[in-house]
Amino acid sequence: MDSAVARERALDAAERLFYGRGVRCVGMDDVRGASGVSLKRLYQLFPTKERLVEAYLERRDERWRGRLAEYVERHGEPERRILAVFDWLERWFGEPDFRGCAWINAYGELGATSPRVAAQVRAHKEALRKYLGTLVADAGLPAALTGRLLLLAEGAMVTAGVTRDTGPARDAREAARVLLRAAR
Amino acid sequence: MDSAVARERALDAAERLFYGRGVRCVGMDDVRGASGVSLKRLYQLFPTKERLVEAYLERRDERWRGRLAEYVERHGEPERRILAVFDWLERWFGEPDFRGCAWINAYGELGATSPRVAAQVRAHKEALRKYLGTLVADAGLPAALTGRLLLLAEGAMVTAGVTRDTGPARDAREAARVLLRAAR
DNA sequence: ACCGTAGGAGAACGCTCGTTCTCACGTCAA
DNA sequence: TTGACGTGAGAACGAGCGTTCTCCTACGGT
Repeated sequence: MDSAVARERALDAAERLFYGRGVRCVGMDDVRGASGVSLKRLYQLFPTKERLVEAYLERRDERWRGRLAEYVERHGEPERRILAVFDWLERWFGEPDFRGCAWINAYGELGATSPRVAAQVRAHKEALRKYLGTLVADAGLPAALTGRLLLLAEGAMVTAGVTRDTGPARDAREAARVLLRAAR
Repeated sequence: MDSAVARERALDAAERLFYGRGVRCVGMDDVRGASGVSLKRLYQLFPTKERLVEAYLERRDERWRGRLAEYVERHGEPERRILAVFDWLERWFGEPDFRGCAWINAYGELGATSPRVAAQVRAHKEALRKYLGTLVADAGLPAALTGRLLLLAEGAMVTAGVTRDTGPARDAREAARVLLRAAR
């Protein structure tokens, strides 16, 4: 098996297991079993479990933000694009394997012990904030709106993750709409 | 040492350690060392570590919501009381040992493996929602506001926890003020 | 055909940690 | 005084798991 293929399969399995069950209760042997990549290969590709976790978060970060941006860019009107963020969240929350925000979960699990994971979480959230900031700026709205929209998105992710309900996304969208109107 | 005293000391140490470092990376022996309560006593009071975790979350829930309500009740005017929730959050975020929301953290760490902890988190969040609901109702505001305010509070807790900054509380307060005004 | 190398399966090692056990000590009732 | 009992200190047990090692097989170059 090609090294690149093995890497992808390992990351696929790691993502499914880490996100679905939590990082600490998934062993390297579970990743091996789910990926079909032998332990020897796994440790060649990722020298420690922590590196595998970092690679999992990094790849998921790229994909997650890529999918969000791709969905948002389908909409032309600037304010509509801001609301599209919450539409996308609602779709995400409705996916059968949705289990909350991977980074918030990872922060709860590893933030206190792994500075690298904590830094990745901060970077991910900062990137999301920056992205929202560009949407707000493109709509000609005051920058102060950015942080408030971020709070709505974070709150929706947490609440949907705990309740397993898509409703928080609609609540957040409505709140965002009010904030947009008031800022206009 | 009295049994009740030992229980309180054990819970004090457990709360400090579990909240500060995470549940899984704190061993029962750490709790023993920090509390001065012997392992034998600990296991008499809490038959398993999971029970200790549950007791920690339960006691913290009572105290947390009690302190919030106590602060809010100092304010007479109904809409002012809603905003006081966010003032209280800001104070909390500024405490030196603040490390995010204990229940969100616990959910990220244990939600996937411990149904009882997951249920406690849901119950805590539901209680917070209910409390906000009473504040909204007392202010004669539409019930739909409740969920949106909850999202702001949750988002503020997550963001403040990750960034270790009190700013999200002010952002949330300002957003809440706009939502209140628009709903009036 | 032969050898060196890579890879897979899975055993093994070492550590952590939840939980229980041992043993010695102090206490209190009879 | 004595013996049953509760308690503390800490060893011990057993499971889980990150990581490494062993051994065997397959294959590619000469």
